Amino acid sequence: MSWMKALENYARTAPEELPKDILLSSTEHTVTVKDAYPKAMYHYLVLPRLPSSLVSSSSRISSLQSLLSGDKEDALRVVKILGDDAELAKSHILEEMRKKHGFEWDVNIGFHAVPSMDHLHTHVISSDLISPALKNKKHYNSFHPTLGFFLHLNDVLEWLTEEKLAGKLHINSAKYEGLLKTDLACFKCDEPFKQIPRLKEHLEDEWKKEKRTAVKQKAMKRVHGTDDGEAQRPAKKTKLASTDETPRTPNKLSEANKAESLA
DNA sequence: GTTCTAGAAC
DNA sequence: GTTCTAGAAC
Repeated sequence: MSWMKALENYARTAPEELPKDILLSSTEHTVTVKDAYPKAMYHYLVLPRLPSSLVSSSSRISSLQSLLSGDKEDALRVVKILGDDAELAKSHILEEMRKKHGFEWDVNIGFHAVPSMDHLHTHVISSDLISPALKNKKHYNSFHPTLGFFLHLNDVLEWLTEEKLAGKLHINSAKYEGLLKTDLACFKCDEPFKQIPRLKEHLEDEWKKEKRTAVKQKAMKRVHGTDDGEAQRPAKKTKLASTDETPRTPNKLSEANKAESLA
């Protein structure tokens, strides 16, 4: 099965040899490429390059599970480096969003709990989940930001930094794979859907709605010098959605997984 | 991971 | 009759 090795090939190729249209950037330790079948408007992968001086054995970075089962300091170093470059890719995406669409929306950074392809890779993916390559339930659920299959990089960092977790961090594959069969529901409004095509229509509507709101707020800011004309009066408590990153509700399965690891 | 397609769902 | 899903791929 050669497709499983596709990412490993990227990781082993000198970045300057990679096609220009797929390479975003590279460093001593990482390479950032466009996902060949993007599941959102913007979708990149950050890979640790091979051979790697970050870990004693290359097999350590064949997967997240493998990384987590090894030395925690090694794992922490690798995840931090991937995270730094993922943040750079995210900044690039946000800039493209501003240029092309006149507003920014969320970009998620994380790992699939049970990946289909070999070699550790971090997804940097815009939260719209609008793309022709998103074709089935597995595709959608694997990037659903709160379902639990998508492991946010910051959560993985937390697992690794909690010193109590000196023991093992195990990913229960069967449990995570079960999540992929979850009934379809919009990650924004929770509305259920029976079919992928209907959900895809809905996601487009959600994105257009988000765009309208963002553009309207920008116009407000131009006129009033604030996000909202009313927000200037401190007496009136307006409940505005923060433009900053709102803390995500910790997903239950990640928490459950952590609890198991602690036990 | 994708492509293809039989047969289920509509 | 057409759309859609889900399992096989040597």
